[in-house]
Amino acid sequence: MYLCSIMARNKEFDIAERLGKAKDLFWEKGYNATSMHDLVDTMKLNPGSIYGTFGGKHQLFMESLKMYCAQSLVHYENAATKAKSPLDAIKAIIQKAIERAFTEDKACLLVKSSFELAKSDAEAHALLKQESAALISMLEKLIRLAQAADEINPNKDAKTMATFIVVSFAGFWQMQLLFNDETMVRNMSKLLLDSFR
Amino acid sequence: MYLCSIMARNKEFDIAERLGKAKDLFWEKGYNATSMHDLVDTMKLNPGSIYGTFGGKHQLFMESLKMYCAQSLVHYENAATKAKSPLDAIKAIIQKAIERAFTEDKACLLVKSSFELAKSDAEAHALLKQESAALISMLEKLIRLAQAADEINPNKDAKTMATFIVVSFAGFWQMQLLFNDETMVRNMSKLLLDSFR
DNA sequence: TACATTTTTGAATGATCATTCAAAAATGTA
DNA sequence: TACATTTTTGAATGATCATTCAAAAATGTA
Repeated sequence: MYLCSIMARNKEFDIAERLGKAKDLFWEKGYNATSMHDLVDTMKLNPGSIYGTFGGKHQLFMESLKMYCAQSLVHYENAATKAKSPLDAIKAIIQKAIERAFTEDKACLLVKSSFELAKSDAEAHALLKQESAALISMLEKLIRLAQAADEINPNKDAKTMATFIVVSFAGFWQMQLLFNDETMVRNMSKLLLDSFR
Repeated sequence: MYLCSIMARNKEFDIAERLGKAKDLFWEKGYNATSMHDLVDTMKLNPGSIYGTFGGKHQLFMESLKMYCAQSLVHYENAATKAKSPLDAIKAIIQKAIERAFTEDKACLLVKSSFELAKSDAEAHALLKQESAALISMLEKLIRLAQAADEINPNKDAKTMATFIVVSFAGFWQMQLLFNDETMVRNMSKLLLDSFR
């Protein structure tokens, strides 16, 4: 017995490419402020195609958030790869976050969505928690390496420091939104690193 | 010539009290997710009374945010007043922020609204910027006092440290929303203070 | 008490929301 | 080429949105 033995018409568009457009729109406007009409315009897809392919606004958002987080993590991993030591890798990730905040000119979708949805949307909350934990976990590993290399105070808790980096990122993005002062944020990133000594 | 020489009917409700109800609703749900119908229910006022008194949803939100920020500042000032030294005052404010995050169980309206509205609502952006600057300014003064008393490193920039406290608050609220782990946040607040040494 | 004026009431308005659906168009396989 | 099946299309749906408005109720002053 063959499943899908007759295929008929194929989709005319690239699913990942259109999901990318949806992701960018949610990123810019936030979940609630993005309407299906906006998505239809931006994705250049009719409602029927969006529902048939992605299921609906909420499922589309969840996939958008997953794509955003996966790409973010790649950005940070790439920045870390070029570094000469674990501490340099951590510094490179912090620099990358600041660079992103001021060039992309919109706040991290993960942070934005945490404040918008964590309390009201259990499904989104679970994903936000998981993706944040993944970023913290990546940083924690680097911090342990830096501690082993005696670049970071080995008496301080690695997970706490890793979380504090992510905590600072949220604030960096807020400061970018409100004051758009890159020098000030770079100065704060030095304080952040001082707390690891 | 008399303006309002004839007064006729007076308002049946207390404006500040109903504004407080609106503030609590915006605080819980965020601007976009709060509907006028929600406000009518919560404020126990008809649409006509809300429009006649406050002007509309946006103006009502702006007044709600002002009220929230004024009350926040009072909370922090009260916490600081009881302290024995400038550094103790700063510590008390940080403790108060964490205590608020975990007892109120919803993120600071100023932080939430920064991520929701800063990029799309110029009027809200101006107010958010102003209110954040006021909090930073209050902390900066305390830091300068602590530096004069040699409780905080006098070689570090007071404004940067003050801003870094507010930056950390944003992240503390995010962590409360996602992980609800008060111990972790308290540990991070120790790192924050370490960065001032 | 009379009444000019304000407040309250809640239905009405027109726009927009997410979602559904039936018909038309397209196409892989037989 | 024939056609079963899928995709596309975009109008239709019913709910909800912020806001307006006209009529009823209330009241301070004369």
